[in-house]
Amino acid sequence: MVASSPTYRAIYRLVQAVPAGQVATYGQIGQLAGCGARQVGYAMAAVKSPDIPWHRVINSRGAVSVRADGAVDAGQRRRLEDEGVIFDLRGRADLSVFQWHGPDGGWWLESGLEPPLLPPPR
DNA sequence: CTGATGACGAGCG
DNA sequence: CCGCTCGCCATCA
Repeated sequence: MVASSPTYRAIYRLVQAVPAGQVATYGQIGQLAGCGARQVGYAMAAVKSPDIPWHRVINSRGAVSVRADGAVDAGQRRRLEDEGVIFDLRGRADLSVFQWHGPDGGWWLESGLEPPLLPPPR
């Protein structure tokens, strides 16, 4: 596995910044990391370190994604529910409530990474 | 170098 | 709301 490329390191760094009880979408992480959403999912599949809370990364519909083989990680949803994330009967969480707002201003400085030229919040 | 693939997203009906 | 199509970028053979 690669998972050591600068892009992947940035993705992992961002995922580690997601607090418990909140979730981030692939597109969101991808935008922050400066790459496509697919790379995020691919990076998650390559996660080796248990320090990466990959289970907090879900798709834009607020549902846990399925792998190529069609299997769903039951542990992912279970872990999120344990952190306070609520899933409806369709297996989807309310992103307007649980979606991560993103790293704060000082985070980028600490991470040693480069901000993705996002529109500055205010 | 080229081609294929992958835990996705937005747009459209 | 659901389902389909196309585009996206990085990595691998």
